[in-house]
Amino acid sequence: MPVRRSAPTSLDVARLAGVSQSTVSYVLTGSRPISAATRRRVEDAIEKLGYHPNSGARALRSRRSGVIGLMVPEAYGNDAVLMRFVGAIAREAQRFGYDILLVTAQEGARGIHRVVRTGVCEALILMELGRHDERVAAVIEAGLPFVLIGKPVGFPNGSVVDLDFERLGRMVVDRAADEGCERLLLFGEPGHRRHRNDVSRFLLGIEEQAEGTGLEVVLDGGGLPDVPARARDLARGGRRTAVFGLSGVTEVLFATAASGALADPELLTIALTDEDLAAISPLLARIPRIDPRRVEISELAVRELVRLLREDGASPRVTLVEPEWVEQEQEQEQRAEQEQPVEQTPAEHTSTPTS
Amino acid sequence: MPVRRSAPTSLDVARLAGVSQSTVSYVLTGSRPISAATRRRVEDAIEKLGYHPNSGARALRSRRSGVIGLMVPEAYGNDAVLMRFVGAIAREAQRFGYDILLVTAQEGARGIHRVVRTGVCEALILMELGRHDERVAAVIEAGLPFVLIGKPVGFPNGSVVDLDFERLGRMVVDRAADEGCERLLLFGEPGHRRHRNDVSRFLLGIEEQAEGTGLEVVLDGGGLPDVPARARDLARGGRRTAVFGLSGVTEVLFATAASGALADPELLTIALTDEDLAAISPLLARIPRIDPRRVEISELAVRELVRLLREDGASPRVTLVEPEWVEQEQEQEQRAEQEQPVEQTPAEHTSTPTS
DNA sequence: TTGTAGGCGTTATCAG
DNA sequence: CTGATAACGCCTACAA
Repeated sequence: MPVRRSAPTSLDVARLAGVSQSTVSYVLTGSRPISAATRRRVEDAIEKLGYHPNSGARALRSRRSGVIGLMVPEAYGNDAVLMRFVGAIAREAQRFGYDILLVTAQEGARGIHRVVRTGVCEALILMELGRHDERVAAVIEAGLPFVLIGKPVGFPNGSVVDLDFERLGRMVVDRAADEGCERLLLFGEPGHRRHRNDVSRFLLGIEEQAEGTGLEVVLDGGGLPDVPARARDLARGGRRTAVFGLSGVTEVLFATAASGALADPELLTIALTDEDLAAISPLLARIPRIDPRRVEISELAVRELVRLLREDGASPRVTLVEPEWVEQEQEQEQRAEQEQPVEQTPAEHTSTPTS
Repeated sequence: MPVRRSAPTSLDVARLAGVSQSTVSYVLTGSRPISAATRRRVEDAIEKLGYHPNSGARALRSRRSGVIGLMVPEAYGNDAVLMRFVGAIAREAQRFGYDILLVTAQEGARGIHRVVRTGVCEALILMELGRHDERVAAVIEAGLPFVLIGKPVGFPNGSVVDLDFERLGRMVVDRAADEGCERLLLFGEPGHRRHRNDVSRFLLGIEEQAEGTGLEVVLDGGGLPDVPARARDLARGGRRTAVFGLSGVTEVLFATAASGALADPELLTIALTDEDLAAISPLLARIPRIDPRRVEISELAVRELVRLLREDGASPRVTLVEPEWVEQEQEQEQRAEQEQPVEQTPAEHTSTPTS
């Protein structure tokens, strides 16, 4: 059995194909026309040797490492849902020939400088930024292409992909009103979390739309396990109440199920989650659900980054992805008869920041 | 404002410090004694310029990229818990100066060859391997240091870190017996999933220990939402029944709470999870819980890999981490009075494979 | 259409 | 204790 000391180089390929080393390189990069015959010989040699170009050398020479840095938020514990993003990002990056390198949020702006200066990453994706995040300044200063997942309030200085939280707020209010609710109970204390970009945009949508419909909005839902009791109090006297929150859906559904309040006709619980609730319990099968479209957001983020990388001088874009209603069959059919077809199809819209 | 065309190199540092370029390198790698004065000047210059060594060049020359590949399983959807591992691995790797590059499982053995041949990764962590996984052969052939998270049955040809699933099985049986249960209901169809390494080791522990205690083990718990009803049937007639499963804890707890069976004194539900159940609902506060110690496993995996990387000719090790009981206060106190202190302290034990 | 050659920034082997 | 110097493997401008 032959002992392979180290990986074959482009020179090995060249020798086997009977061409010069640069020809191999040109075949690989495609930056120069190559005759079909030569290309064929080179490709065969590559295949035969199992050749892969050395990424260090390539990066050193071309300043392109083929690696995208992904800065993941600190709060792994609270947000196991993160893996949805990370997985989808890794797969999509793969499709375009990029690898994903994790940068922990705990490294902060220094981490960004590090991966940029060392040249490990040629582009960055940043997640869950705070309102005034030092990392945004860092990545702009670094001068790399980058995409933010999570839109800041106002116009950012770069590309953004995010759920349209303002629209989400309006969707929730509309649904509650349509279903004859007089109140909307928001759990997860959004009133105290306006400092978060997503929360403040969501509340903006909620408040704007509530004004139009006359729906009463209750911001302090109390602790998550107490939500069902709180909701029942509110619904007392036939005032139908909708319940919604940006986080902690599982906990609230749990508490609601345990309290028996899921069956209460005066309560309308709306869930924001990408989980198939019916699979957790048939009791949840009829709960109207909004999908936060994490996979789509991830894929769009990668594609936007690839655009910035490939198109020379491409300008940044803001892409907001529309939340998507997911209804169970029975309910869906019922509703289809009563309503005229509104724009049910989820969509994205894109804009260019003016700042 | 000065325009920085590109990152400073070690030559820039050398000039500023008034030394040769190689001296800078020696200061950085520490592979040669340097006088305190020189080192000082060099370090100052590095600081002043914000210099970071170019990783491409470094990798090209030294064949060490400072990057560890992490092959994450395909099933992001089902296992949001994955992020616990990934986050902890990234942080621990960071501590030792390594970055984590994601390799999707969908790339399979080719993916391993790719990252090895290109030299992007100098070591690998593989998660959730199947019984006869092509990736193990690939990584062994590649000749890189590697660690598996998830122990195969029998002796692997490399380092492994995993939960001690056999012990977990015995712990569950012991607890059920201690609490006066006559039956143990295992949900998640473990009987049909013996092809999984963890499941088969778990069942081994269950069966061995059950033989000693005379506990009756029921393997087919039915679909997850049906578990509470099934358990109640079994518990009928005063035959106390314990309920446990390797996955789907949330779903089962949900269904149990909704059915009101959580209060049934004839049922003992034991959870395998790293979530704080009391935070989800006070109803869950008294459920005995076993922590799967994912963070510890992740950290140990990284440290084992670092050992393989640093210690020359280090031989592989198998490390099994002991599952840890986590009880709520009240119950903990009650139990403390009734029992003599058994080995409650979680521990790891390590062995060297003889294969 | 193809070949030649210089250099990307480091590490590490020579000397001194 | 420190300096010069030769690769590492690839890309690409320049020649042919």
